[in-house]
Amino acid sequence: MRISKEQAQRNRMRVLDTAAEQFRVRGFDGIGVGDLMKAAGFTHGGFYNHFSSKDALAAEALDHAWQEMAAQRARARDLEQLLTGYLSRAARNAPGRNCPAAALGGDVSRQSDDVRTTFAEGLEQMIGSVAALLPDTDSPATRARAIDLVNRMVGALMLSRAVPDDSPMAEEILQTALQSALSDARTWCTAPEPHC
Amino acid sequence: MRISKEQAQRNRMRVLDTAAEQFRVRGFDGIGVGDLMKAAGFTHGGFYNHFSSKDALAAEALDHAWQEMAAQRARARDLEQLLTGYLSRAARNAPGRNCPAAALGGDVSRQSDDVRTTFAEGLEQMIGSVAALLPDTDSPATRARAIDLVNRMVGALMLSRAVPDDSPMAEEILQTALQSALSDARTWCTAPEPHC
DNA sequence: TTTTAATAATGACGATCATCATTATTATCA
DNA sequence: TGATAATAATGATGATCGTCATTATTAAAA
Repeated sequence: MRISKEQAQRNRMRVLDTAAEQFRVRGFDGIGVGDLMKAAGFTHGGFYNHFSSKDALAAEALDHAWQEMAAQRARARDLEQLLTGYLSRAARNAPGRNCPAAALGGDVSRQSDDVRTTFAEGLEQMIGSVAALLPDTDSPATRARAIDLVNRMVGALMLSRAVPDDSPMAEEILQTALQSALSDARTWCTAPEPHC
Repeated sequence: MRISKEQAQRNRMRVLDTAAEQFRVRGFDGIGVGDLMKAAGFTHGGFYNHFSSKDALAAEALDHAWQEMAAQRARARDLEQLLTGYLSRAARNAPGRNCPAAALGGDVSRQSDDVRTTFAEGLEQMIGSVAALLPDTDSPATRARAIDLVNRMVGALMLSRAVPDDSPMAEEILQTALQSALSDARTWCTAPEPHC
């Protein structure tokens, strides 16, 4: 059946939303096109009217997830708020709605160049967002600090998810990363500046 | 056909070695039992004489990989040597022979409790190895520093692999993480102590 | 109103997946 | 030497995978 152009666009967006969540929860190989379409409320066949392949969807869904994250980061008033949210138990237990790097970083290295390039662009934005919350935003030293912060955030969130749920380590990793990052941030921001 | 007990043990170990490498390179879902046995030099059928399921193999192979890493870490004389090797381009480009956390951390969170428990044990050992190279090894502050270092190492290695090969970011992430970790290590080790 | 074209559903394809029963082979033990 | 048991290979199972040709439907264009 044919539907309105607007409805088709909404449907496409619904598939994209579902994929962005499901890929983060189950991994790129963890869910197939059929189940994905079913989760979005469609049958499997219409998929190839919207996307040329599963890989093309992966790239688009990854970009979609990065954009969600960018909007989420933009809502943070300062670095402390950003870190506290990122390294929270709530974020750990909801991979489908949080950082694609922590959820899919390992998978991405085995995907197409298209997916990897999309990943790199989103990661670059994330580094920029963190740097923007540090003093002397555009200096090389600040960029290095931002990259280091991102490494710690992504590493901690991923490792906390890898160890068993409700294990002491899962909590310890998050708490330690948060305290250590906040402590460093305080060192870098000696004067009470905006955004710091 | 029946072979000697020693040969069977060697065959089992060969499957385990192959799996430990291939899982890290392709992910747990990236290679099937058939291809795994073929890569080890066998036909697919004999697999279930050695392992009760693919999941059981995943847990054993992960443990195997962690043991390789522990032996590798034990060869490092100090923290600088450990960090330089871990955050090297060579390590980035050989996931099959390096840290299982960076290669499989994301995958592990979607595996069985058995695999996740095995992962946590190896990670705990890694944290201990890093702490052992820091002054005041058994203090809570040192454990926190070791966890933070591990977060940074794993995060940087994984992210460097996720972005496209030979991209500036791939190198920048590794270099930044190494410099920042070495700089912190120097701060913590003011006096020339052993292991520091 | 009639025609054209776009959309989603249906159903099927070949491939691959994990798993296992069976068989042939032969080391090990009595 | 003869009997037992363990191992790897063979082949098949049902399920699921990504993909696509076809069809029915109907919005959009003429």
